[in-house]
Amino acid sequence: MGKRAEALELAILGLLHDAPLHGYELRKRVNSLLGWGRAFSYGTLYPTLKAMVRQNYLAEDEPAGTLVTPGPHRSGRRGRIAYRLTPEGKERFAELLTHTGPSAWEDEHFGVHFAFFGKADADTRMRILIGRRGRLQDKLDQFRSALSRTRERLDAYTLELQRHGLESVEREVKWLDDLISAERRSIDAPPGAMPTPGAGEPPAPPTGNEGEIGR
Amino acid sequence: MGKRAEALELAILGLLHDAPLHGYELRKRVNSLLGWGRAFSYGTLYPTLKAMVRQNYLAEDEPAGTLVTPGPHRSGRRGRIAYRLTPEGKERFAELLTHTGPSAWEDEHFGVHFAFFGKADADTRMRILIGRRGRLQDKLDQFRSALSRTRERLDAYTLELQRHGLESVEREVKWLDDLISAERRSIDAPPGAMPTPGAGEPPAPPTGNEGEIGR
DNA sequence: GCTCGATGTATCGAACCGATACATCAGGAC
DNA sequence: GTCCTGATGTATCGGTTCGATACATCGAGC
Repeated sequence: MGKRAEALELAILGLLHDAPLHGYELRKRVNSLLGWGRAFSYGTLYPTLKAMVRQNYLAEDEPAGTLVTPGPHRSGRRGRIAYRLTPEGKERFAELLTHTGPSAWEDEHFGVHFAFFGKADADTRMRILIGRRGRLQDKLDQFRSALSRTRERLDAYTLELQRHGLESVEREVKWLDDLISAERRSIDAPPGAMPTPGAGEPPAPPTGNEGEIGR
Repeated sequence: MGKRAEALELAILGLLHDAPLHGYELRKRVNSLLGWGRAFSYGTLYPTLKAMVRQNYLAEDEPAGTLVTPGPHRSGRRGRIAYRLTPEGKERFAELLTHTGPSAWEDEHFGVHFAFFGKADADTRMRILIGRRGRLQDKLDQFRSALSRTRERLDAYTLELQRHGLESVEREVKWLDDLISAERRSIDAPPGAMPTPGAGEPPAPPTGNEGEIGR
């Protein structure tokens, strides 16, 4: 099925979990849900949607509400199609959500899984966070050994690029560590309490625009 | 030609600029040169190399030094092929290096351009850095408006993901700002001085190979 | 009532990836 | 010695994914 499409499938199921959406809106949300570097194109989205309908995970609703008028048009407008999760789709979502394994913490997949952590159980969350941390640690080791092997042969700009890349991964690890501690804390704490993933900061005071940027 | 292949072409030309390499080594260097998320596969590298040979940017050397023995093997081992830049290749490299424009500061391209800044002139460097900064600023605005539009509808994890993504881009912008100031300083300073891209750190102590490319 | 940009579904050729095949060679195990 | 394994090395193929485009409606503004 392709690794990327797998991530897309989870994203679609998750986004349709609470309310039906049509393709255009779905794409916007999938691509903005996470600051994803790579955006999915329609050429990927629509075939995937069709495949999921075929597998009975989704159903199509064509709301005649907005003046369908299937007139003598050659093609084009077919009326917006709202996709809705079937019971099988919900099962599939739960399955993908809970399924941990290398695929869950690869670069392409981790973001989607994390976005739907709210619907996963604490155990799954922890396994994926730990797995992701290990993955980043590998990357870090790789980076460092490459740096120490070739440090003398690099010019200032290449070196700076390496340094910056390494720093980014290090920050990512730190972020994960904070998330993991927060999860652990919430396990000890009374159940139902939010884990306050706020990266180790004090429980977010309601400033009204947490993390907002003053433009 | 495809956007990704364009970045690969520049990377190949840059890496072969100082010394010939064979495919396997080339791939390793391209993929580690920058902590690139996405690695190029052989399925991309070899066809690209062949195309570049066809365009006369590269020439193949099959060093008989390592026991070629073109015996009755059906296929497989053909002896390692070292690729070397032709004069046209060097021209092409200079052309791609100097060419500024949207393509130079997209996510996929910026890293490669930056890695070879040491071989570009100060003017080109500055244009690309500024262009990249604008690109990131767009991303930032997009991020922020998405956040403010949907803040109330997001659960804690999705929100945290957004916050973290935003923060990463902000740090990227800060990095660029530091690089840009360093460039400006080096323009005012005596020519030939290195711009010390060390992100605001004290001027890099002379490592003995200032601006030189190893090897 | 006109254009223009956003919304919307859909497809196609080209680009690209991932896995694999095939082959040599160094090193250690035995 | 020789067998095995993992690193080095070139190359291709099937299938996935992208980027561009076609086509169509609708609201806003002039």
